[in-house]
Amino acid sequence: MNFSFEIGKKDSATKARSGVLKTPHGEIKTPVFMPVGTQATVKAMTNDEVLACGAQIILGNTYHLYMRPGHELIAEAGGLHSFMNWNKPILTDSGGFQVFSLGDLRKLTEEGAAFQSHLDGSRHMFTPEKAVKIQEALGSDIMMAFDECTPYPADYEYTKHSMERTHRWAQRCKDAQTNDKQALFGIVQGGMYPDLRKRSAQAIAEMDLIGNAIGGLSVGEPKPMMYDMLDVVTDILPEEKPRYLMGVGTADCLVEGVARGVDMFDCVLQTRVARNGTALVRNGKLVIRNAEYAHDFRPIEEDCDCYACRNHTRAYIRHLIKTNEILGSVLLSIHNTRFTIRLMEEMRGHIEAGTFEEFYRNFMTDFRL
RNA sequence: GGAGAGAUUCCCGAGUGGCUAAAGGGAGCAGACUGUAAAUCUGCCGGCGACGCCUUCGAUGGUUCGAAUCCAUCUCUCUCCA
Repeated sequence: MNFSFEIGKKDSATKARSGVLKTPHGEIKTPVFMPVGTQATVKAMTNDEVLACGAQIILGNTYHLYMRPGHELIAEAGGLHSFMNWNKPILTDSGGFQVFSLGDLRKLTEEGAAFQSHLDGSRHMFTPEKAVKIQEALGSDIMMAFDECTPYPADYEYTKHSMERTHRWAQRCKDAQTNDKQALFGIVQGGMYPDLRKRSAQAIAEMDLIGNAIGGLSVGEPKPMMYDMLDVVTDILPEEKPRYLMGVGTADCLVEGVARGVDMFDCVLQTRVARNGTALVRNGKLVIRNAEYAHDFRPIEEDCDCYACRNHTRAYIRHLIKTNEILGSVLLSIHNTRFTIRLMEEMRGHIEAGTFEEFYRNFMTDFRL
């Protein structure tokens, strides 16, 4: 048995739960935040720094690694773990999000998605089978099914057809899989339509995969709408399997997600916003780039245990960002990643201690973004 | 001492009679960012009681209906020759 998921504690007042997901490269305590390392690197951070932030698992991206350096090359290196020297679990996204974000550069058919490379315009075809093949070459612990991330807004008919195709594609991914050393997760779609979300959750659950993901959220819809969709979906997805909310995100969404029974999250926001000069903090964010921090010689957060907060001031980090020094991106990426992981650790602690609901109420009162 | 060239809004730098509060870049200020086409993108950037008015293109004085743009003088910079 290469994979197992054990629920530790369940919160009595919310749907929050703690757990342990076992993978070939180690155990993951949930709820967990997974830093995104699209191109075989969490941007602006060394593996040691990512580990020091408490990361248990990171992401890689099928589309980007297929384009460069190519999955064959990574296979030649002994797989993605070996290539980038990351010895903990890796989850690879399937390229489904690129179907969504590459816009005009792609054309969808039942067969798959025809892409033009964002790099040189060359034409490529992604199918469920190919997405699995590439991910098997990468050797990730968790592979994602190839889906279409339905845009928002989208009308009912489009969303329905898109969702049904995502289900067929998920089955094709399952059929294409050739080993049991990698877990395949299916992805629930269904846009912002509760009945479609419900159908999608049922369809994906029936496939009896190792884990279930929720996609197509945090794509521009109002947060209450996202929470409604989450409620619908987490009521249906099986309790005993890990649930992964893709692409989320902000501290409030993480807390709301955990309260609704989500176990795994990933998001680019932490590192992207860091490179753009913003620090994530308990009650929202600090735009460190702004003039108000020029003479602020306090750490980003007084009680944060990250390298940046233990060693440097807001004024110094602002200076680095303003002068376009790489270290500014590094320090803010470290802080934002550690901040988010620490939040997850804290939530896990409260779930285990039976104090999650109180934490949840207090957190939401303080938070502003 | 002689011969040239030039002084433009915080900086660099276009502009050589009206369409110019003045291109473009930088700096500055602010906003955005949620399975990364992102160390990116967007907005503001002379002043104001702003669909209008006022003050600006080294200084002063002219020419003109109208000048950053033409003329005169002055001040200061730079290059070359002695």
